Amino acid sequence: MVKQPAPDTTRRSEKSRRAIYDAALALVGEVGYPKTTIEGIAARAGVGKQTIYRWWSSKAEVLMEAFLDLGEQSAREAGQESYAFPDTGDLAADLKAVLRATVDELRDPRFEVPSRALAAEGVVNEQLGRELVAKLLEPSLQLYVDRLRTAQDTGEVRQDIDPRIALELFVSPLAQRWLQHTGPIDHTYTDTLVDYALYGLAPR
Amino acid sequence: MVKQPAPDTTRRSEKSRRAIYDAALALVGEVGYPKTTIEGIAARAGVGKQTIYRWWSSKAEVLMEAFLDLGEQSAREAGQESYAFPDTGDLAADLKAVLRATVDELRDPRFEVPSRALAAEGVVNEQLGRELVAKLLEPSLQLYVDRLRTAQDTGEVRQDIDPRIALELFVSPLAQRWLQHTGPIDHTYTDTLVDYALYGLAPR
Amino acid sequence: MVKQPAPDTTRRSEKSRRAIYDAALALVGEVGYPKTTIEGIAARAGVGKQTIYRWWSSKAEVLMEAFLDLGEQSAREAGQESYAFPDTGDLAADLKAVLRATVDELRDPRFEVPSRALAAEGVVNEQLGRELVAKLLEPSLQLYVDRLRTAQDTGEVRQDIDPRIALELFVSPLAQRWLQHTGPIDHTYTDTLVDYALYGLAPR
Amino acid sequence: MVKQPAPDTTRRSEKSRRAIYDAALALVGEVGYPKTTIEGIAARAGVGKQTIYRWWSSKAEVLMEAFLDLGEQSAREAGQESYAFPDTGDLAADLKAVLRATVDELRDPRFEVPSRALAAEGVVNEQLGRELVAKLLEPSLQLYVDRLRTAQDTGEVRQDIDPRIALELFVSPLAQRWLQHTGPIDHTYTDTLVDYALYGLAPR
DNA sequence: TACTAACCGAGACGGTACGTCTGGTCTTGAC
DNA sequence: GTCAAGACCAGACGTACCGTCTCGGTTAGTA
Repeated sequence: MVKQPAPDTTRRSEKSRRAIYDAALALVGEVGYPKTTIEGIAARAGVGKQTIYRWWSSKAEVLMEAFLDLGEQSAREAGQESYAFPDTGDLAADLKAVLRATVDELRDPRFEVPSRALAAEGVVNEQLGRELVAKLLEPSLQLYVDRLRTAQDTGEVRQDIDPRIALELFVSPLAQRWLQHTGPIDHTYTDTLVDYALYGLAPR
Repeated sequence: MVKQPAPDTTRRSEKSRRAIYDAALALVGEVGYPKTTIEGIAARAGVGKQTIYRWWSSKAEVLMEAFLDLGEQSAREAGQESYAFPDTGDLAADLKAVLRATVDELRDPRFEVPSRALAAEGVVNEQLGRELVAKLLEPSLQLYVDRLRTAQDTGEVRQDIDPRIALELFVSPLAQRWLQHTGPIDHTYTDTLVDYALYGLAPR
Repeated sequence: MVKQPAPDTTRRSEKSRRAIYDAALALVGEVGYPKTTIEGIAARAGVGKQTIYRWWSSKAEVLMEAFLDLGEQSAREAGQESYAFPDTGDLAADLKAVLRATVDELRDPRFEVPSRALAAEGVVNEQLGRELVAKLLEPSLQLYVDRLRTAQDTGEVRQDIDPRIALELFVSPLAQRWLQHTGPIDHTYTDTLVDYALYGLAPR
Repeated sequence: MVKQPAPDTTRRSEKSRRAIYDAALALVGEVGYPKTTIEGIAARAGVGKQTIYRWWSSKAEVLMEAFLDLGEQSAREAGQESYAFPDTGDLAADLKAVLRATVDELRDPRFEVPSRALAAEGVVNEQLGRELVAKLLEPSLQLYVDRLRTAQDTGEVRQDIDPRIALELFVSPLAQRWLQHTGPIDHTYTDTLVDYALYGLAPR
């Protein structure tokens, strides 16, 4: 392992950074993750390979930052209300609405290829996986936690439930079906998940 | 893409096949999936590269078959009772027992590296993913389905529940935590999942 | 080195032998010597590879036999007078006539590719080279020796001349030009060679 | 065939070039031409294969340049007088001396293996053959032409003789014997050739 | 007429080298 | 010092052949 001399961030070329993000996302979308190469990104971005190696340590890292940047950009464009979780007073309805939106997003081909690529890398590369979870997944899940806490206050959810675990009852099935192709994902499916989770499998 | 003229299966060398499986699993365990190469497998197995390319079309496919074979072998050694799902009459206890065993298996380093490698490949390669699911995952899930059906007969589970979806309430959270490193997995965690799923989040 | 058990020549398949000769010559003509492979010959001849390895030890040997066979065939077709060297009583005229015929033959594309291939192999592989010389070249040169001996008898050539060396004065220049592309070969050139060789470079 | 984008000659590594030449000549000398491989040269030279493919298009081309370079080096070391052709006023003696030296050189094993390999390649590959002739053979032959011209001036050789053809009478026989193993080469043989060529076969 | 031993077509096998592609490092010259 | 450019060492890719081997199926000559 060679000690790199810690490049000077202040002199970094913003234009190159943007071009690299764009090239990385475009290539992953066009030819898929495995055929996306550092060389290819550099060439498409009109950038020297060293400029990539100077600032990132792997293809996955480049793509992750590019993807995070894409998310921030969309967020900035859409304004701040996009992060708000609905609270109509009807927990089941709110959860179903959010999950339906998630289903739609998971099917958007613009996000699908890079998302899958990153998720796959995260399965095998624990460090990158944890970074992904921390920066991309956990912030979204926190919104569920908050909504479930509110529901506990209003008595819609039992007090002794741990919301961080509870949310997995409907989020994880959807995640697994998408990740592992274990089944189709659609709105009725997520609606069912919410119902099962809220009211349990056992007779009441 | 060149059409290969379909090699003659009857003349296939069983010894080579075994050696390739062993080498593939050993290498994935030792150096990890990305650093496992076809050349490396061939060299370690004492086999020509062409013998691998003749019968498999990718590293992932080799590893999948090797892994499946490993499973079949273990199954053959363990006898048939290993596939039996416990049915003590107490559904919650049975599910908790099986999930605890699954937790232990997921943590077994012998299985972890190849499993993660295959899962990661399956995320990105739909065809291989579906094959994995069909051959490795679905057979296990079917046992949950059967046990849940029995529980429906005894009245422990409501009649209108779809068991294939129901099982995801406790299986998928575990799967996601393992796959994506979204949280720790242990016996109390899976116990909690079963309780939440069976009795719901809402007050009874 | 493994001792092969000396295959039984009496049971050899004449049909295969012919097919191999034909395939070898055809392939050398079509794709050139380096791209002609044993596999290719076997496939084109509709013959197992082992049938070639059983009877020959190298690609060069196959081609040499095929070429020799081709020569014998032509000879058999042409009748026996083809080997006769002209003797009109005028040595210079006779030599010029034969060399002109040789020029024409060297330019015949049907013979050129395999001849060059064999000659090249013979340059580097002394054993094969000597075999080629003994079977293909020396018999032709012997005819020059005979004609020169006759000329010594008639007084056209000095008695103290060694005919085997003398013939090289006009044969070798032609051979070298053809082999090494050191110059053009045509009838006036060989005529000149004969004149120079017979009457010398020094003033008479 | 892919068009490569013409590598930048100014940035070429001189050290690698030298190492490749050395490795190529060493390997050809040690294991022979056919067993010399590009991979082997690269490994021995401590160079990536691509560095060879970037600058040369075939094994033969590498070896030819290496051989030419070797010749230039020897020439540079030996100084310029090595190229001088003797002119004692006695043409026969001068020719005999030079041919005797040539015989010795042809027998020097250091030169023999690569020379034969290149000559063989040149027989079959016309382009390379012509390059070899132009760069290696023709410059030497030109010295004979010059000496013969001088001899024409002094009356030792007839005016109507073409020196370029005349020299072949003694050079080509030697070349053919060496190339094709058609006979032994030694000093008496070349002496004889000079005598025959100068004074002719016919009685004077 | 059956037996048997060799040849035969076919092609899988363990290998080696091919020529290409990419990874990650290093160097050069422009800015 | 960063940047675009790209040569460099390294080594895996997937392909093509090598020469050996094993498999059934002819096809003799012997019993």
